[in-house]
Amino acid sequence: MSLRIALLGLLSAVGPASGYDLAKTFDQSLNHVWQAGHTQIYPELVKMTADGLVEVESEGARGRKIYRITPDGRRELGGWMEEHDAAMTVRSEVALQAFLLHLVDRDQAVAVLERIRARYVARLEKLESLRPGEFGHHAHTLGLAMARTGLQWADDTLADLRRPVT
Amino acid sequence: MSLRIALLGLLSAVGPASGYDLAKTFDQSLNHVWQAGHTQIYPELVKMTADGLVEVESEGARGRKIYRITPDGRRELGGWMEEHDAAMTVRSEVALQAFLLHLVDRDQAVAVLERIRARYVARLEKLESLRPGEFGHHAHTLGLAMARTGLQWADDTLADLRRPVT
DNA sequence: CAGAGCATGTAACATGTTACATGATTGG
DNA sequence: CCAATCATGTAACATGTTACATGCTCTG
Repeated sequence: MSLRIALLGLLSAVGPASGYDLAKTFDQSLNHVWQAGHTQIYPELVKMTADGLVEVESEGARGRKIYRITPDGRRELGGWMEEHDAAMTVRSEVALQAFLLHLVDRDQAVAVLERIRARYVARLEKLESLRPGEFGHHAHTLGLAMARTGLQWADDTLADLRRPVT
Repeated sequence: MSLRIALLGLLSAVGPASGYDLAKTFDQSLNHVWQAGHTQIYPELVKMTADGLVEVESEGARGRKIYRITPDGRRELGGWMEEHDAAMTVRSEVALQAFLLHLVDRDQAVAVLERIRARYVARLEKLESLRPGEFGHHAHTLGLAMARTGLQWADDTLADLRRPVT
């Protein structure tokens, strides 16, 4: 479901686009929120066409197909925003490593945390380099806040681990 | 992979346990980090037994099977902690709704945010009511920090939306 | 003895990932 | 003409969810 919604959102925000375009835009704008590769996107667009949520506006060079959101698609998107209680499920490998941290010795724990820290720094840099327009602004703010929190947590936990005696 | 690791981690931390126990412990301790129901856990334990990572220690009443982590299992767990670069992939419906927020009108956006806010409050309450021992302490801290950040973000964004003219 | 909780599982389906495959067009 | 990028797809596999199915045991 969420993949559909994400695609409908993109089509609604940036106008008609091909699967290829969507895959790229996905990667550049939505990627800290949801991810999907072209192998997932192409078949989904076909299904969405069958369900009347999008339609092929035109076919260009190299078999390029431009999809456009339909009124039904907009309704689907609006309904989802209005009714869907967003799942709070988290599946975070970082958090899983955090969970298991006390099972390894201190040096190893420090090494694990330093790697996690580095990824938060990288994520933060990537997010800070993005200039989302109005579109995606709120998700960008959330992503930044989350990345900063993760970095802060890594630093605090590292400091805690390094404190000689507990 | 991560499901395996989570199960190995639990077995390593709390000692031998049945699939049923693991499913419950999973739900109570790991649930803000990773989730899995019994329908996923039972078959996985069978596969892990075949791979020599766990073994059936004893069979009790009602077909209850107690699994124990093997030396190979410990090695697997340690290796994963040492070598695995935790994926930073996020698939968050909350963030997706945040992303799409500007596509709906202001009243609807406020309603969406209020629902999100309520879920963060609930999550926070649940986390605050947990008293993780040493085990899971770091993940608990991270979960709390993330939930607080989410709540703060929801409040800030609500305040922003309610500000009359932008 | 009824209902709650213990305890295990299967099957169908939905979603997501990796690897493979094909061919067109454009810029250097 | 060669390499990069455009552009679309399939197939196999891994993972995760929902619904269904079965039977035991303890407490009131």
